[in-house]
Amino acid sequence: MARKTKEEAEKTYHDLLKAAAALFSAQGVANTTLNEIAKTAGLTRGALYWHFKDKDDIIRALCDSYALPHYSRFEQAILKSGEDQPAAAFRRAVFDIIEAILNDAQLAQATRLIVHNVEATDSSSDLQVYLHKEHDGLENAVIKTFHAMAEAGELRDGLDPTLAARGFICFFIGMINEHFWPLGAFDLRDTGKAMIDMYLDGVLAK
Amino acid sequence: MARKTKEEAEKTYHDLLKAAAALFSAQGVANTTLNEIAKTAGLTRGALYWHFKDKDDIIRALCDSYALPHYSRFEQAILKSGEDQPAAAFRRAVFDIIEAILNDAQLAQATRLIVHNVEATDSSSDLQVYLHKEHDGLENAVIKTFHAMAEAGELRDGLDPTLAARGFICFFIGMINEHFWPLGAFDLRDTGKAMIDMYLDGVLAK
DNA sequence: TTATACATACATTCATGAATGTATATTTGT
DNA sequence: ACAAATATACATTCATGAATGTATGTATAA
Repeated sequence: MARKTKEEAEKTYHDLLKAAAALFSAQGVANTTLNEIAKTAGLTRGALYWHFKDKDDIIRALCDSYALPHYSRFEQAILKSGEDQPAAAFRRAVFDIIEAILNDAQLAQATRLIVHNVEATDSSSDLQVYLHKEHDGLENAVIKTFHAMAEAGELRDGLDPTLAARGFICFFIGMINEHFWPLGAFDLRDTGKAMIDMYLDGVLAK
Repeated sequence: MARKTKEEAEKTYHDLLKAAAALFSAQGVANTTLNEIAKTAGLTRGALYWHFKDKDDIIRALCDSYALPHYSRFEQAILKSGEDQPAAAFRRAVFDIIEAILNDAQLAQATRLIVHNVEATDSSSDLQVYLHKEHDGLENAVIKTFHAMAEAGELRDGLDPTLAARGFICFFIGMINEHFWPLGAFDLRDTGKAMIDMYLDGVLAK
């Protein structure tokens, strides 16, 4: 087939991503073939191999396009949170990203992929290295924020800010895990936010 | 080949499980073939198809053999925890299962499989139904225990026991998630236990 | 004219599931 | 107690069907 304009090519790129995200989310990565993805997007595998190296590369691109922008915004939000009341800003940022996950289907698909559809193996792949880098960035931002809370006297006395921060991450990842597990009935909007409040109530000073 | 005695057959069954667990854990479920499993166990696919229906059936059997006994023991431990101080008994039981995960390679492999190698899909498989049932059992036991804590006056005032229980589960699942993620350096023994203490300190009465 | 953006065709490599073979453990009848 | 019958525990073979990656074709934008 014929060459397309740059804009058309970018459209096919995003069409492929969209199809891949929907299929991965619905039937899993392992059960989705490249041909299926291409056909769903109204294209052939030729287009896929033009734009992506392989399946893992599609997943990485999906995270880049669908998840990274939101998580970067979250990171910026908590880092630049006013030094006066970092805890309040942090809580708001967390609620915001929860709302984003609930409202943006693409962010939801990418997030679900990361926690439930990327296999953990001993020999780490490029994709795992990529995900690990993003994870580390977020973790460091959260740790910084909790240290800011401690300096503002907002943390409970005697509590290690780093531990509280990493604990929050475990807590949050666990919630996301439960939210996206099929057959599960975890209400991320209400129960999730109540849990966030509970956690922060526990670690914040009275 | 010839027919084996019941004991020999059971040995091959467990040899197959052992090989499968090691391979799944090392290279992921999707990247492991039935032939590989059989060969690693010194057998052929014929043996696999005799003992198991398919790959998912192997995973289910793995959970049955390697994980379920430990989690059932945990469940029993927190349910029969002395009604006087359920919180202390709960903390002990949680530390015990953490130690079990750290010391028993097979429990670790099965647990890692559940959180990191079983794909979540919309159309739920038999395996997912199985896992969901186990999850529910554990969740209910934890909820019961937190209600016992509340009745014993051990929970913070005004805290919903169910919320605290489900929050704990999220927290724990998140920790396990981090622990088994490759490239991650989460110390389940020290950091993990410190986090458990932190969470319980947050939700328990002063 | 050349690089681009795909489609098409092909070669190869498995992976699965089932069918079949077979030797032996177990059970059953006598 | 012993032989026949049968179920068991696999190995082997085969048929089929993908799925992947690559090579090549091709029309068009630049």
